[in-house]
Amino acid sequence: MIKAVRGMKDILPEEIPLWQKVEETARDVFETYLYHEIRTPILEPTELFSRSIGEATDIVEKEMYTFEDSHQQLSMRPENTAGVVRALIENRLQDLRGSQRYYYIGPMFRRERPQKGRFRQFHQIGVEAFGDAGPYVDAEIIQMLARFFRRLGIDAYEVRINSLGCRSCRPLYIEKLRAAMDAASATLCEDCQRRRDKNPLRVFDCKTDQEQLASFPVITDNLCAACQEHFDGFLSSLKKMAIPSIVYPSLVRGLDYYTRTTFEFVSTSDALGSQNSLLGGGRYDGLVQVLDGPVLCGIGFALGVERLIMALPDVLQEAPLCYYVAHIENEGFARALTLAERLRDHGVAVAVGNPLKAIKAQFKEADKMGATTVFVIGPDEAKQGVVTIKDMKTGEQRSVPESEVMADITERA
RNA sequence: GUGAGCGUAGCUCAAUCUGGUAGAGCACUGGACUGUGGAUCCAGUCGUUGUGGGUUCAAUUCCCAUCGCUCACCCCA
Repeated sequence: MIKAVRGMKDILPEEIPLWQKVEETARDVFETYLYHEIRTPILEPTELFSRSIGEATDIVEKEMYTFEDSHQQLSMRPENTAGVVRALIENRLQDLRGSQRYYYIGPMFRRERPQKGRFRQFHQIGVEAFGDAGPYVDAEIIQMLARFFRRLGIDAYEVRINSLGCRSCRPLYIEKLRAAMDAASATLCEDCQRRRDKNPLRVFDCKTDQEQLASFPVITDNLCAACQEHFDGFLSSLKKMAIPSIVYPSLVRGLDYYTRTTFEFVSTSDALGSQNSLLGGGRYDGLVQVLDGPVLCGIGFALGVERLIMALPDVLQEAPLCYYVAHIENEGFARALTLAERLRDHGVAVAVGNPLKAIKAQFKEADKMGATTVFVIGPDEAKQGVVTIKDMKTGEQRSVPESEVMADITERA
């Protein structure tokens, strides 16, 4: 048997309504903040990702699906900020009037070991806003997300925020942090020894070295004046919007391009496993230039649709109306076909019974597919030009002239 | 990439410890009910026990390998 590849899942019809609800809500909410949809290719030159995300990150180092196509290295996108920035530069979107605000919905690919809430093909809904340098837009994005979550009925989450500084203050801070790590070196775990060189900010995630961490310097105490001002503006905007958030000086993003504001929404529901981060994002003021574009700042986030759906509250989905035409003998079958087509002309979803099945089996089938109403057409009905209509919930039956069936069911719907 | 757990019917699982020709519930199909679903009863279909090898008179059971799934670490949405 040929099976789906590891970490890639079918999304079956029964869960599609949830996906559609999430996507619809996102479009709806984001459009009211003047974001517009953009669709970019899944395949991009590998270099787009290595330059933006960072050569030394796990994503670029070992998680991309990459292959060569006529002497060019191509990769399936592991995220979509780089793709949107590329599209912006290539199409000179920054020269258009108005602000450049985009959202996208689509599959991403990372070759990681699958686990709960983590897949090799997963889906992200993301937003990117370009050209707005002030901290107000940072807060507005959080506000928009809060609205989006409210609309979906998700309230078991917390908002974590931080500032990563900029190209002038972050390197100074990292040196300071490394010095502190070196001083404590002897007592640090293996993982932390490795993090020291590769990604020192990650030490704060360590589960074993908590005691030492408490004395390490934190980034929020080491911001330059401009970054501090930006962060203060961000915090005060959130306050004006009455959005509760928690400052996590240890909050780091895994991609190199982030500067200043970073944030994450973490689910506090136990429906998710240990991968409980619903979305992550932040400001990337240098990224457009890194990709040979103009001087243009940006901020955005990406949220994981699979995780979001796991965090969705259970609500009963009402079954859609569905009709079934059961029939007896050839003449009944012929009339059933005609009736079904007439109903479909009016947009009604209707199935016709299998002519090889006895009336009893047709009813069973109607019940199984969840038909709310069954029409019966047999010799008796044919003779009188009527249709027997049975309500499957109450079991009541009535006889209606063939020409009045549509009027009858719309009246009762 | 590392670690742990698990692979038996379409699904959920038993039998594995203590080796002896694989079983239940659900689902499915048909009948009781010849023009009416859901409830009940009866009958029927369903397996290369993930795969390959080893030990044994005999392996679903013990051993080795391999593949797959799941969860966790790393890291991330």
